[in-house]
Amino acid sequence: MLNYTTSEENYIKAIYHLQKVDGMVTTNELAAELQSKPASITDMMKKLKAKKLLNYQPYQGFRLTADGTKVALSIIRRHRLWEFFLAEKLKFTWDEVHEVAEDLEHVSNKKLIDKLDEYLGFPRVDPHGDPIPDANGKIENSKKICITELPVNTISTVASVSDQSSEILELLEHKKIAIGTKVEVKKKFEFDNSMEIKINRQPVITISEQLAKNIFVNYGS
Amino acid sequence: MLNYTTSEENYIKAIYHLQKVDGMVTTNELAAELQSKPASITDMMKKLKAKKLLNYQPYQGFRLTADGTKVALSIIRRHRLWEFFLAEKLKFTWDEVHEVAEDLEHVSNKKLIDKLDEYLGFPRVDPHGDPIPDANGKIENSKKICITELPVNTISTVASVSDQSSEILELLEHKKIAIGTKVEVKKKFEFDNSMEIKINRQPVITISEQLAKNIFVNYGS
DNA sequence: AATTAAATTTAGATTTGCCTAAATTTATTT
DNA sequence: AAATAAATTTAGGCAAATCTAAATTTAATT
Repeated sequence: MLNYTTSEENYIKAIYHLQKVDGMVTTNELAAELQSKPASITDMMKKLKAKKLLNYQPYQGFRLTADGTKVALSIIRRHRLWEFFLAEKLKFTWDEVHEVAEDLEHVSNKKLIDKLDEYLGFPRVDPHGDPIPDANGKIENSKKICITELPVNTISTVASVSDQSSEILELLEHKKIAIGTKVEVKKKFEFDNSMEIKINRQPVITISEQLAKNIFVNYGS
Repeated sequence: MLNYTTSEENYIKAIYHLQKVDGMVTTNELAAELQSKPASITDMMKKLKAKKLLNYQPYQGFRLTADGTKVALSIIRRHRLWEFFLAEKLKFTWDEVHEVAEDLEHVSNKKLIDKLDEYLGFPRVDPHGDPIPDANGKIENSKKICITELPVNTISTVASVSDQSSEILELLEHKKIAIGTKVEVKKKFEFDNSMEIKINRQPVITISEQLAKNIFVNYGS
């Protein structure tokens, strides 16, 4: 595996995440994700195409090649292992780890990462509940769905939260909702899409549509 | 403390190390140390002077200001803490840690480093025997001297080895010389500057001038 | 002290990664 | 289907960090 610049890695990672939703990624989408300008995206797409990391025809959007996906998974592996390390060993809270891991992930020494993995006991998910690719780039597909899709009276486990702002953290803490928390949807209201849920078998609480949209659960577990 | 680029940090660190020997650092010295060209050094010196990290008059050499020294010690702190982590927790050998730490040291998140320090139990020296600056930038002066300077019949402790190539490692391993090993100089030969030493009170062995020049000990401990 | 040699700086170029503004292509509407 | 709007690309520029080659300053030597 060749080495890539921090900038290249950030583009590759962003494309990987956008692809999972979209299939094909567009220039504007990526510019928004990376908080940069469309012209900068086009420049980098040419470069990554030349390195055979993505398929790209002008005006037609782009997606990672098999090679590009491998690189993306390697970056995500580093990111999530560092997140696990920060939370588990250094006692960072789960809302703090992402930012620090954004820097650590670009240290691309395979031996370092594989030894870190071993030291941590080969964890399978990071502190946000997202799966960690193994040394071969294999990643579990976690069958995560949004809590809004969950049928009523089904027990499930909170797997991740998509928006990691401190505002949402405050609300989640207040409602005692965290990764691994058991949730059961009791009622959905069509009027405002709010819902009543039970957390760890305690009395029902109400959550708004905005909050619900950011909570993901492992379906069937 | 402001943030500096990886390149700036590498210059600052190199100047710090050269200063300890020289006092004043020259353009050519620094170019050799960083394996770059004198013209590149001059460019960066102007930049670092503008940031008040060093004193520099054209053609007169340069040295770090108090601010520059603070920055250098912060980088060295990160480097040596990561080295300790790699050796102690991830089981890297002491000749492998330097290279990996060269990358990790540029992640400049103070909270990360202070929590890492705490996690490691506030170690005072890295795997090469070099002291680790504390969170305030304070560093023990280790009074290290080269084994060639050691008086005969004085017991001392190996503190560090300056050249970290695998060739020297092989030789040191063969002779059972490691950080923390007790050494006692028994005889010095003026002809070739070779010397006879005892390692951990075992029978005397002979080491060459070249090897001796690379072994440093804590004088008086 | 004048000359030569060595060290250092300046001038000008290159690459990477980003930007703005203008041009182009594709999509949407009337 | 023509006109308009939106998305994307191209053109040209800028800053950081590097380089080579030429000019300059300092040091060393005759």
